[in-house]
Amino acid sequence: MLIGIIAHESGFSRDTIRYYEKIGLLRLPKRARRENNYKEYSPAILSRLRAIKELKNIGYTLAEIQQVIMSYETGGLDCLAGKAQVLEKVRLIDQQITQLLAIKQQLLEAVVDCPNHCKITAILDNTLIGI
Amino acid sequence: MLIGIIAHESGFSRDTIRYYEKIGLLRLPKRARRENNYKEYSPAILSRLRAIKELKNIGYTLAEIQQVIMSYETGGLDCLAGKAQVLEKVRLIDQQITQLLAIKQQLLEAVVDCPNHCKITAILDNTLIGI
DNA sequence: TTAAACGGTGGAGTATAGTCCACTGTCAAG
DNA sequence: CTTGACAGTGGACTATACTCCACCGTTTAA
Repeated sequence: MLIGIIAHESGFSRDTIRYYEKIGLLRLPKRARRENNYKEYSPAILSRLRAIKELKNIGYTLAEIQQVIMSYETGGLDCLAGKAQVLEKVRLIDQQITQLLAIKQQLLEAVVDCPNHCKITAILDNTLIGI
Repeated sequence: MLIGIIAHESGFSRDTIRYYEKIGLLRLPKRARRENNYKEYSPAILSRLRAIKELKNIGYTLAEIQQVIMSYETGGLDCLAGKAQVLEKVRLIDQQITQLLAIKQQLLEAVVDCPNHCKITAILDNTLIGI
């Protein structure tokens, strides 16, 4: 497959894919060229890009993704350290949620406590119950 | 308070605090100088920095933080539009929490579900097969 | 008194993650 | 046979959010 297809299928731009190649996140076999010098991307590369996309969505940096994929390829993820890594991530997420809840609480208090009770307060009281 | 104290209390470096001043995220009164030209930071500034830290932790960019604080300070909270804005913010926070919970779920499943594998292995197994 | 520690300013440099551009080569349709 | 879409390369540029440095003045403790 040529880069246009890969870009379309993966959802990354050509430039981004080339950027990933440049930083070594994607490695093409040396022979992965057609006679006209166009790069030939394997389905494996596409899979990898999809994995990268998912990992990015979870909030991993490219460096972390590189690590994770490397660990995976060397079988490193079947170990305790791998699990510890995920659990750490979960811990961070919990922290974030806690903070979000705190901020939300503050915001709601700011809305409800507001001295000038306009009509909206009633609406808010109804819509925000249980939050 | 001088910048050293503020830095220590807020957890930001001096450079970062000065950077925030430069981009206008922090605004000192013109008269907030001692006779020796040292800047005098008020407790309000410290509060603001703590707010910034919290907002940063939950993933806001400095630009967003600037917006949020501005809305807050212009008394936006006392009027209808202000309340709508807060509500919108609350909605976004809820969205974020939902997303975080989903991610956490995925991560936990990745760890717990696969008997021998951990973490991302689930994602990777699905996307990287054949690499 | 003098040296460390702190403060101020301006400007350069860093890291991350791309994005854009110029210039060139290739291919397929009309 | 030309035109447009696509491919390749190298390098410049962007935004975000700092971080560091040089060079200067001030304060404080030995």
